Amino acid sequence: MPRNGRELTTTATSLRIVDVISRLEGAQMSEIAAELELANSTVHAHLTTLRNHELVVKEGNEFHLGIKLFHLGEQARHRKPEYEIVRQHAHRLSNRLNEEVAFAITEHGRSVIIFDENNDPTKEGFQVGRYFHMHNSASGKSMLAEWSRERVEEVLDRWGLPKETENTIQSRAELYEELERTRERGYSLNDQEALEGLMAVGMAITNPDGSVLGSLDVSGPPYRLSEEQIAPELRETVTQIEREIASR
Amino acid sequence: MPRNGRELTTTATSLRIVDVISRLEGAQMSEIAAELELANSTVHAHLTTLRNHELVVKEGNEFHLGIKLFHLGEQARHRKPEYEIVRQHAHRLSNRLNEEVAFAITEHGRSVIIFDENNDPTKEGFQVGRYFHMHNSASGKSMLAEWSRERVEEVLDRWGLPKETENTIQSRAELYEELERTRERGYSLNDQEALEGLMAVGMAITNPDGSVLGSLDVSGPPYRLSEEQIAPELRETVTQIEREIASR
DNA sequence: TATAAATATTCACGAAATCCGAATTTGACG
DNA sequence: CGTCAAATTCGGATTTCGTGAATATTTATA
Repeated sequence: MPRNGRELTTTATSLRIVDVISRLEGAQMSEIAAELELANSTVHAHLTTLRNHELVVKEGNEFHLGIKLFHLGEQARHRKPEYEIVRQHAHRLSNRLNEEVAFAITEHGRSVIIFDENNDPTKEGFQVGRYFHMHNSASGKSMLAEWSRERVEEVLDRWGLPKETENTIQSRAELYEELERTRERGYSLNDQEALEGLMAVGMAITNPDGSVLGSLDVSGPPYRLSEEQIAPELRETVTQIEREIASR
Repeated sequence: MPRNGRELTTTATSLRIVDVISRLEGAQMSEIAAELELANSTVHAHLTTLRNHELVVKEGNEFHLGIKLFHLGEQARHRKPEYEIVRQHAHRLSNRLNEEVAFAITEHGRSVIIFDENNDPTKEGFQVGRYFHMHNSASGKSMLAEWSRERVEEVLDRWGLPKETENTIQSRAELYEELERTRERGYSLNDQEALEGLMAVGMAITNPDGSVLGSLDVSGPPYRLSEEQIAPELRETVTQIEREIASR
C-alpha cells in the first residue's frame, strides 16, 4: 500500500467528502459537515470545488456523485488492451458453460470486477464495480496465491479478514493453507465465503513477465456448479488468453 | 454552470492532475509537472495524496487512473432507479429495431452515454462514457429543445459550438431554428454532425415534474436508418418509460 | 556489470490559502 | 406572509502548501 510521503490535507478532505457522498448515496451539506466534523462553510468550499470539476453534482439540496466519475472510470476500465482480450474470451466461455463469468483486477489490496459476461443480457452483473476483499473471493484468492508471502501480508495488515458469511476464512494460518491448496490444484474456490448461495471457481491471469493481470472466475449456485467440469474449461480459456497476450 | 463561491486551489490542482493523467492516458510525474508548470515536489505530494485515496495508481514510473474511479462511476451510473427502467426498455427497443440504442444524461452542459444496448454482445458500445457536446448529438439536441433559452445559452457560453464534422451546426441562430424544428416534429436528428457516417434519432425523457431525466437515441449508418420508421417506435418506448416512471 | 543519466523522493522555510464562526441569504412549508 | 432550516458569504488567525536544493532511486548506456 502507498502511505509514503506527505499527504495534502486539503485534497484529502475533498476526497473524504466524495467518499461520504458515496457511502450515504447522496447527502446534504450539513450531513457531510456533521459526518466529518467540519464547519459548514468549509464543506461548502470543498463542494464548490468538486462541483466546478464535475466530480459532484447538486440536485436540490442534495449532493451526488457526478457522471464525470463514470467517464473517468470507463477510461480506467479500458486502460489496458489486455482487458478487452480477456472480455472477449470471457464472453465465449460464458456462452459455452452457460454460467456467469467475471473478470476482476486488484488495486490497493482489494479487487473489483470490471467485466461480467453472462448469457442473459437483460440483467447487468450486479457485482460489477463493487469492491471485494481478496480473502473471501475466488478471484482474490487466485491472485493472492500468485503473490509473495510478504505481499499477501501487506494486504492482510491493511484489510484484515472481515467476516461476510459463516464460511469466511478467519485466520491467516487457514488462509495460507488455502492458498497452498490453490497453487496445488491450479484454481481457487469460493464456497459461499462472500455471499450466501454463491460459489465460484477462479484462476489468475498472468502477464508474460510473471506479474498478475487479473483473475477470471465462473460463479453460480452451488447445486449447479461442478468444479470438475468447470476447471478444465477455465484452464483452457486462461491459457488461450495468456498466449494471445504474450503474442501481441 | 457552477462557478460560484470560493474554489480551493489545492484540491483544484489535484483534480487538474487527474485530468492530465486522463488526457495523456497515463503519465510520468515530470510530464505532469511540465504540463501544469508545477515543481516536481509539488506534483509528488499531490500524487501521493491521490494514491492514498486510490484515485491514482503507480505502475513503474507511470501514473494511471485508479479503478476506484470505476467503482465510484458505476455508483453514479446506477444512481437513479429510473435509469434501470430506461435500460430495460432500451434493450427491448434495440432488439425490435435491430439497431443500437443509447441512453444519455447531461451534467454541466455536456452529455454522456451511460447505457448502450445493441444486439451484438461481442462489442461494447464504443461511445459509452464519452463526453458529447449537446449541439451536435441527437440526445443533446433533444434535451436542449426542452430547456429554456436562458439555460441553452449558458451551455453555449461555456462550451461554444465546436466543429466536429462538415455537418456540425456552427451558429446559434441555426441551432435555435433546429431546436424549434425538433420541438415541432417531436424528435431530434443528428445527420453526421458529430461523427462521419453516423446518424441518429433522439428523444428526451421527461420526469413527472417536467424536468429532463435524459435522452434515448437510436443510431446507425445513414443508408440503413429511416427516421419515418424509427420515430414512432421511439415515441412508443419513451411514452412507456415515462408512464412507468410516473407510476412508481 | 559498472557508470551515467533521468526521474522520483525528502526536507525546511517563506508565502499563501484554508478553515472557522458569525452574519446573511435563500428556499420550503404552513 | 412569517417561520425555520438549510446554504452561502466574508474577514482574519493559523495551518499548510508550494518550492528549490539535496538525496535517493530507477532506468539507460557502455
